[in-house]
Amino acid sequence: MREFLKTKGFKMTPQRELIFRAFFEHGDHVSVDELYDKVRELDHTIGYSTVWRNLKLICKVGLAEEVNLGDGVTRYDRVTQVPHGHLFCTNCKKLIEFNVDQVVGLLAQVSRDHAFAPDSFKVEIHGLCAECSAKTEQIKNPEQVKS
Amino acid sequence: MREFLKTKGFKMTPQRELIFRAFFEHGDHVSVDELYDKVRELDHTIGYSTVWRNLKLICKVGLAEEVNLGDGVTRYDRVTQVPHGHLFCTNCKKLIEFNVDQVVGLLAQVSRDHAFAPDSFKVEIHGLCAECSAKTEQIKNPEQVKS
DNA sequence: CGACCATTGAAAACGATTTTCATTTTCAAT
DNA sequence: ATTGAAAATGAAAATCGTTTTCAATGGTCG
Repeated sequence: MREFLKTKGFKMTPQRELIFRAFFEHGDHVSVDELYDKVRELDHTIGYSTVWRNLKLICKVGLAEEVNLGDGVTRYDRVTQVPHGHLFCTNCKKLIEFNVDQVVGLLAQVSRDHAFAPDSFKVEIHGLCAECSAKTEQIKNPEQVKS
Repeated sequence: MREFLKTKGFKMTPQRELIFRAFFEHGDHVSVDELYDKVRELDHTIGYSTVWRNLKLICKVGLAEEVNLGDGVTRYDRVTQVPHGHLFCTNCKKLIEFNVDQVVGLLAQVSRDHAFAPDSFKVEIHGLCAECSAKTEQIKNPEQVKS
């Protein structure tokens, strides 16, 4: 990792090491706040902006991607070999990944059709997960509404 | 429209009328700021929050949807009979729509597989449009980099 | 008319993101 | 080892889009 960054003109520091490690171990779909908390447990002197900058750096070197689900917080998603879509529960904010192999084929063709140079595909399904779907039914039931 | 809103418990006002009209005429993919400017040309006394609230209202009654492309501004997209995806140029912010008929079939199945109650599907391709793609090539060319 | 409640506009609050700045640290070349 | 340039850090402040507050206004319905 140290060498990988060096070739791109970045330096390694203890803070960076910690943040990178925390991200890749605990990583998927963390927000800055979440990773900040995680990192703070290991070193309570690390600043928020350092975590933020390093998350951005991880994106810049292509190891993560920002995910924007419309709830006001940016999450950071590891870039893996397997592209995937997200099922996002707008109620409990749960995030479930799903395979998009078939979809990317279609999207690649769309890109070609528009002479568009794609950087990333985003495929999301927003709605209610099984659990929240059940709960919401209850809430809709007049008997359950708090008064 | 007046009646449609009334059935949902909302009132019609001159401001609302103007904002709705502006949105549906000039509507697609506007941000609050853009619609605010547009509306201000017609009535410079309308407040920003009124525009914002009415865009939210249009969403609430199901006539529009928020679109979040990760550049920090929420755009509002008319809900039409034809679902569509977005090609988003991260350089010039241009937005091109494309047909997603084939994709929605796949996503509906994914939802079923996860007992997920989908509210909306988001299909986006981020990258560079044909024009920006060409320009970026020039920038990458050392001859063109400003010094 | 009169009561009620949604709506409005201005301003303030909010909250996540991003920048600033002084200081410290890394790293490559001595 | 030493050093100098460039990068990184932490705290605080700035930014900026979004959202709320509040007093005043205005639409709807009995």
